[in-house]
Amino acid sequence: MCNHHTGDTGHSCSCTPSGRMLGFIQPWLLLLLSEESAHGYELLDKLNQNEDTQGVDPGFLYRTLRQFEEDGLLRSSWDVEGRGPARRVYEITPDGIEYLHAWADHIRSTRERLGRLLDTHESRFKSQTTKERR
Amino acid sequence: MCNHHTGDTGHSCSCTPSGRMLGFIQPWLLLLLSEESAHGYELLDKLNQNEDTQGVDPGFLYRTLRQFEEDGLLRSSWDVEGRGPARRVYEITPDGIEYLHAWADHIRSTRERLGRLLDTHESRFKSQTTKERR
DNA sequence: TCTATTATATGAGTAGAACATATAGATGAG
DNA sequence: CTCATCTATATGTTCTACTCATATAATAGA
Repeated sequence: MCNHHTGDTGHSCSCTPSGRMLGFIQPWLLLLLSEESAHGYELLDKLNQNEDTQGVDPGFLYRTLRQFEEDGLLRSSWDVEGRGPARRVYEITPDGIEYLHAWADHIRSTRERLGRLLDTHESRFKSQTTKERR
Repeated sequence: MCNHHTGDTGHSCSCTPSGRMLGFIQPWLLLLLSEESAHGYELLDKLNQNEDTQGVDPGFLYRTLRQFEEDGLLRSSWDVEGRGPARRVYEITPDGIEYLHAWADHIRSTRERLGRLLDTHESRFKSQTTKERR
């Protein structure tokens, strides 16, 4: 268990060290790229502007993009214009769009399963306030 | 990416091989034990009766229970009565109850984050039917 | 007594993510 | 011009949660 919950130290739980759900960043990446093409650093910025997706490890991001390209979900090309070093610009493919929608379906069902867990929890402890339960 | 989504082979995604979300079983365990004390094998049965929690690996279950006990969330004693080998019966502690509620809070916020992702996805692709998007 | 069932437990391997660091071109300060 | 800094991409290593495989043992029944 992690210390999000009780303040204890050094345990393990369902959250990553950064408190984020596993596999949560990838669909956001595809979603951002479905809006407009972008390079890695740019995506890193955008993710950091969203509370839900802050603190992504750059190494993880770049590796994920390369993997997506290998899987045919993205295409890339070099942008040498503008300042600074060349940027690898990623563009989403039709397969990528399709995968994004399939991912959304999967996330929807995950969300429903979380709902069923929470409902069971709530009905188990109904008629008790948060204080009374403790 | 896994093949839940597109039928492709040998990729990776946010789901475990069994298609389950990481860290999803543990709160169910605490929830079941908050209803009544039980031993591992019994819990395994109960989890298998719930569509959302089927196919749990026994090794994982027993290790999780031991870890929870080490963390003070559960207490155990041997039940030598009845048939078959002795059963280690787990009982939830006050700390366990508290942890369960904290876990529920965390799951609620995870659920909300999934909702925000889905909302963004939906508003990006609104006015398009599933068929039109592909 | 041999096998099946119930029950708990552990060893080894895997995959995704985190952490740390490397590389390199462009830019600006002095 | 040269040194530091910023932008940008990339990779090596470690960590951890989970899976897969297997071990152990008591009891019950054929």
